[in-house]
Amino acid sequence: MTRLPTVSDVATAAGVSRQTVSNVLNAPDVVRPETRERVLAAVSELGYRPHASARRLRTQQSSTIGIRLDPMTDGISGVVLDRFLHALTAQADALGLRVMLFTAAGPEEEIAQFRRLSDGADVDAFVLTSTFEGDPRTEWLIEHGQRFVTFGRPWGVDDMEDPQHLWVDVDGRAGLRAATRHLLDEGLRRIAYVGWPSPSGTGDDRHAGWRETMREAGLDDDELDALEARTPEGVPHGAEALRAVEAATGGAVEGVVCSSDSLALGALLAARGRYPVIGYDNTPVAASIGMSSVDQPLEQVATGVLELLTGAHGGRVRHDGEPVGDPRHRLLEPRLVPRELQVAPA
Amino acid sequence: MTRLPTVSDVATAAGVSRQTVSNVLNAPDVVRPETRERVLAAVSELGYRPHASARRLRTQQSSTIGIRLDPMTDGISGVVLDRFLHALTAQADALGLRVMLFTAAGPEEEIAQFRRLSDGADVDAFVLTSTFEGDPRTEWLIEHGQRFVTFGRPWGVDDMEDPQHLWVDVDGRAGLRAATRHLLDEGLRRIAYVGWPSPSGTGDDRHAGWRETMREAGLDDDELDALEARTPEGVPHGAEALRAVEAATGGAVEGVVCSSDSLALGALLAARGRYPVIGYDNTPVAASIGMSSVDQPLEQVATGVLELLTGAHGGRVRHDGEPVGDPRHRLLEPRLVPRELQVAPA
DNA sequence: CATGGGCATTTGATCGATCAAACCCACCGG
DNA sequence: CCGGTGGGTTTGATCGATCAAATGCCCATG
Repeated sequence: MTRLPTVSDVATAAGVSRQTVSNVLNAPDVVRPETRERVLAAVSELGYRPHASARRLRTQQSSTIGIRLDPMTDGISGVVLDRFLHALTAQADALGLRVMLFTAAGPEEEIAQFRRLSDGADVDAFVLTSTFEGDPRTEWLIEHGQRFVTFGRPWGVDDMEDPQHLWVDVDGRAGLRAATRHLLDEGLRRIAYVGWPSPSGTGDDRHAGWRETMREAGLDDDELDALEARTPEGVPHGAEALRAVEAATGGAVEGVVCSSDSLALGALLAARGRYPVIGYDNTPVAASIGMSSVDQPLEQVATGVLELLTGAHGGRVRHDGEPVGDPRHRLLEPRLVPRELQVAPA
Repeated sequence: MTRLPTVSDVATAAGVSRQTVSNVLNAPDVVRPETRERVLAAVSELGYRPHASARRLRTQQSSTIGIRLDPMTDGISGVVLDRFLHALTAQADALGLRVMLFTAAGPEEEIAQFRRLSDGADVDAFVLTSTFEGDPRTEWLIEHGQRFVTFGRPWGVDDMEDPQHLWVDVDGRAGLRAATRHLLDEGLRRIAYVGWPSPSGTGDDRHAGWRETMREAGLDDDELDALEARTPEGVPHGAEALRAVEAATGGAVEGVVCSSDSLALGALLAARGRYPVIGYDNTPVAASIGMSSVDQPLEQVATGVLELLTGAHGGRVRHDGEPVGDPRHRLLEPRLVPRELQVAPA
């Protein structure tokens, strides 16, 4: 394993100076085309690759994004983070950015990690997931002038428009509207909702999507109250909740939409094929048993996150004070993936 | 955001030289305790944090591990990587190592990434997952003197003992032995196996665990042939395979063990509660519906990977030529997690 | 009393790149 | 003929840390 070539090596090989080589790589337009060719030839001949740490030291930019790997939220839906992470990593790579992981047991610890990683210049931007109302993390990041984007809206009313807070999110309400409408269009009418208890930013948003669509379809509030059940995440809870709705409505349920695939799987098992169930997140489980589900456009979320992070400058992370290029947030439309049940549960 | 303190700042604050500060941090024992105290006081007063890139540039060690984020293998079992990643990140952190992600569409591309990351000194060790027979990646890594550990045995016969190849794996055969024995101990006898087609390193290994346990229990080869089904990954395949076994055996099945939770979920649905089904990987789905499953000790896998990577030297990645500290591999025992079905599928 | 060994600490060089300013040279206008 | 202009290129300094060698100091030893 001989020593790797450096800018100087390339420079001598091409008969120019270090700086010219550097220019060819970072500001090709200031170099005469003729020279540029010669340098590029030397670069590829020697197989030169810039030394990331050296560049980072000099430029004070790590071109690395830090993201916390959640402590595996119980449910099936953990995969969402996984898919997002994959999209983010792939797209970041194309922009010359790297993705570094860290873990933390709680918000406090996560903030400690922010400090470590940013002080050590390991990372110069963060991506946060699973934001919640009054999240101390965003507060800290803003206060300390750190660059970040959240996947998920800041659910506090005031926070939502905070110009310092860039976010990308998926319109869960629209997702549930689509799911509900899909069932209505099939001629079904008494569509139940199984979702998380209030208050929950995401949960309430999705719930609203179902509720307003149903009201538009002419159901009154009493009917809707009977058709909905709010329950914590988890397959058994989903099954139980649906049974409760059936009991409350005298078994008149004709379809179900849920706020997660976990709940939906439970509901599906309880429904035993008597009527359709639609989940949320389009997890592999949904895909493999043939359950319809609302798919979050995670590729686009990743794109949005990176756009907001890098601003106009592809590749480099945005400098302090640079304009962000409105809008400062993106709200993306999810998409319903309709499926035919592949596995008869009965 | 004022400039961050450097070693020199700490040095002047403590009335010593740069190097002494550096020594306090990297080789505390060569500094007189008295001086050390003074320096440490200055460090914490100024809130000094070493600049990672600067250190990396000088030491030529990035203290960063690269790992590929798989392109989301269809199945439910993708979560295994997720849990492993979490364990790895958390433990690496404790050793002062960072985990950096990358993606790649295939082995070729992955090798290109190896080159980029190692040449750029972004990463100085790799962790590979999902190894397969004749894997070109390990070959490349060995040839180019890169440090790496695989999670998964090299399944080629010769490779298995290659001293250059460090690996950690979970004994799938033992896992299926445990699962099978568990059902036998409950007085069940005709236990079916639903697993992946041969050849497949992991698949055949797990299959062997079931088969040998069953033979020990007195079943003959004809009976066993009828009780097993090999099918690709996926919930519907699992259901179908189990129905095939039922047909072949005249419905005499009394229990099922599977090579994955995806297959097991399919089998479970097909079994409709008539007899127990045991999966493999202990994914959240299994946990939430109350399906027994074989749990891989991913925490221990992570520990093993890091031990092999860092050798005796906690924190620093092992130098070339340093002894590895036999054994050069770890084969860990999985553990059966027995459960009671929470959700009656019928 | 000089020599030398061991310990704690300091000094100068270095890792590989980029920044800022200097430099060179051809060309133009007065 | 000289000063000015500007594109293209080079030079020296720098980022923040660690390495290697030098320094100073004290004490034991011949």
